[in-house]
Amino acid sequence: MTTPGEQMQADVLAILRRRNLALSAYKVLEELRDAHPKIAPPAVYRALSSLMSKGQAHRVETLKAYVACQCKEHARASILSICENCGAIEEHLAGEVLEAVSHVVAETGFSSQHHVIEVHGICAACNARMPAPEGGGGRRLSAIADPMPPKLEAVCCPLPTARRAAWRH
Amino acid sequence: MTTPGEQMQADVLAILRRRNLALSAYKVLEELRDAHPKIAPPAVYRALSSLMSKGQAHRVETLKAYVACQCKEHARASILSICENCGAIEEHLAGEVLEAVSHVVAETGFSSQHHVIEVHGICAACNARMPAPEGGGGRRLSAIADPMPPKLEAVCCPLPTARRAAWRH
DNA sequence: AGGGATATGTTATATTATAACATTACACAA
DNA sequence: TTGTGTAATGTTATAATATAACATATCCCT
Ligand SMILES: [Zn+2]
Ligand SMILES: [Zn+2]
Ligand SMILES: [Zn+2]
Ligand SMILES: [Zn+2]
Repeated sequence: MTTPGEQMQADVLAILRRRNLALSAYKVLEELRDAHPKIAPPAVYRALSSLMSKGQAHRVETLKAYVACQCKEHARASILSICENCGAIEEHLAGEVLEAVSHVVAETGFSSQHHVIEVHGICAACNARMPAPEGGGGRRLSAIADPMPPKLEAVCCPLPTARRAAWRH
Repeated sequence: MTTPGEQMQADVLAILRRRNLALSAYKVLEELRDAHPKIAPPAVYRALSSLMSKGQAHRVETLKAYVACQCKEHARASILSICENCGAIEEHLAGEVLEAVSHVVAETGFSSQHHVIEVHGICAACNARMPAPEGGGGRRLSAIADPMPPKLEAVCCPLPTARRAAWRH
């Protein structure tokens, strides 16, 4: 027997698993309308929350979006890589990196409970599809002209709409 | 001579620097009303955006909030530690951790551009103030009874209001 | 001064998330 | 079986976060 809530979680998880992209809660909600015509935001957030507490889904903090867990069994925290070009998300075992991070913050007496590690860049498929322009570190967002090229970290998240890759809603 | 925009950025930075907490954009906006009575959200977000692109402020992704940079000179990415008890933020040089993370994701051909590393836990001051109950890894949120104790990662961010520390708005 | 680019101001709205309360389902005792 | 308390789910409304779109001002260069 499955409670309605379990059904909802299963449906949400199925939707997340159909892609390796992260979906916003409201995108999930849209897709849920097929199976649950009268669904409202709290139901989605509750399902996501349950899935996350079971380690079956993760929130991608830098995208305000959610993704299915890709690990066989999600033991502790993992590293999420986010392709700036196609939006693909990959989950990597954090392993020793976790200890390294904890060690750094422990130098000021901080005790770690929960790690969030996300990396933006270019995925293997996109790297293969179009060669890096030069300089080696992966390519820029696209062929869009760059009148005043972004510097440092500004490359990433708060990117003006016009030069934002299409997969960002 | 300072343009109005530069003044705004300076004011925002001053506000962020008054605390070692992260402030939401709208909290910043409130405090800006003293100096800029007619300010609107876009001005705040523009100022924050400029500050961030110069590395003088950072967004704390897991808190949807902003904090002044604490580094002498913010070279690349850093590790932010967030105290679950008092909300204090500390910035740590990522150093070799950055390479470690890049190395992990590089195993699938991913090339890194921008790292986000945040750690939730308990800061030195809070650890000192009240002894860990047992188990060693830093203490729980407070003396609130725990009818069905949270497990795994669920300890952190999506914490129900009632048992959320006061510094979370 | 004119004209184009950039920065700033203003209004409105989009997007994300949760509070608050109503209702239902279920366990267990009376 | 019928009440009674508890937890899960549904529903409504609203809070909190962020950006679009366009108007106006400022600056730089000729
Ligand atoms: Zn996982
Ligand atoms: Zn890609
Ligand atoms: Zn910094
Ligand atoms: Zn603390």
